[in-house]
Amino acid sequence: MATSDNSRQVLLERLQGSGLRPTPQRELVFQSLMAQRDHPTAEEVFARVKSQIPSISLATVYNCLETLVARGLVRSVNFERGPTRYCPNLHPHAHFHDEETGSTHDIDLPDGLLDQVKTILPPGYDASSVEIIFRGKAAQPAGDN
Amino acid sequence: MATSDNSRQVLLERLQGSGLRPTPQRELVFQSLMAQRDHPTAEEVFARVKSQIPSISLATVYNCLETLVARGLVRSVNFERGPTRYCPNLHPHAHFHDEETGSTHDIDLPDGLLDQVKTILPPGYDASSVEIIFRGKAAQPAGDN
DNA sequence: AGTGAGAATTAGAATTGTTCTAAAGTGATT
DNA sequence: AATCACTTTAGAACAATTCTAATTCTCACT
Ligand SMILES: [Mn+2]
Ligand SMILES: [Mn+2]
Ligand SMILES: [Zn+2]
Ligand SMILES: [Zn+2]
Repeated sequence: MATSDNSRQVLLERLQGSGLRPTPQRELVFQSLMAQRDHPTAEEVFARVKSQIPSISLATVYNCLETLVARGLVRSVNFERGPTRYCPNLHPHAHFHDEETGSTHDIDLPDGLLDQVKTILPPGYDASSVEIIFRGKAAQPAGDN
Repeated sequence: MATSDNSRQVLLERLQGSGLRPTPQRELVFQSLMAQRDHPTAEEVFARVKSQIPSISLATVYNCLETLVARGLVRSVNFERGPTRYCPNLHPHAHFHDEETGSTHDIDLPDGLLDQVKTILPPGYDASSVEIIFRGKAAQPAGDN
């Protein structure tokens, strides 16, 4: 199918373009995130990829995730002091943290909302990023996550 | 002056009202947050209050902060995986994290903005809180923080 | 004022998530 | 084949926070 091949290409290009190697570990970690987009923690990614590469180490998973985030292929999200979660959705979006289930949902942002929100900043404040986090109860799971 | 006496009263009332004791440690931790509203970490609060009560322990500072947050007298804020910071500003506000200085600034929210932002949630999502975090470079320090 | 039960504080151990270190592996380049 | 940079790996180290168990304090009740 197109999606996975396409994103694989993007991955390879981005890594090459930065002088980084497209190792099996990096590819697998990325694939895993793309395949199950439920904002897993590093430990969860580790558990998922072990079946494909049983020798992979947790340190490598952390290394790969860090690389993917640094190359802009993946976003990291934090809720309070919980473990960092990883998200392959590159569209501008907010996060909804369901306090009952612990699950995290992507919320698409209407065009222009981030700019509108930046509007509340007093003069002199230059925001390079805006993050919006909702907490509460989500209704029907309807899909993965 | 009115402010400190007033907030001290609020503190005492809230603690009493929950069957909690207004201990010197709790009062001091709260005072310290009110006096220097720069979003200190627990360690920073610890360092600040030690001069008044040299025997206070870090565990107690954590305990007091947790109590204050639980009673709604103080908010906790997190940036990525950094240490939790504490904020006595109870008005609805966003946070601006200055990436150069590491300082944190409160950004007042225009009335109705949070409700407006909640508007982007699909049906079935019920948000109990919305958090907005800016990251970037702030201009003039102009005051404390 | 004195007592006792529960609440709070304390120091230090334990826990969690993450990063660091040092050694071994990989693969292109000479 | 030797070299070199990059990567992976296991385990140690680390930072922030929470837990534990002992002690101290508070305060309602005598
Ligand atoms: Mn949660
Ligand atoms: Mn920072
Ligand atoms: Zn996401
Ligand atoms: Zn604040």
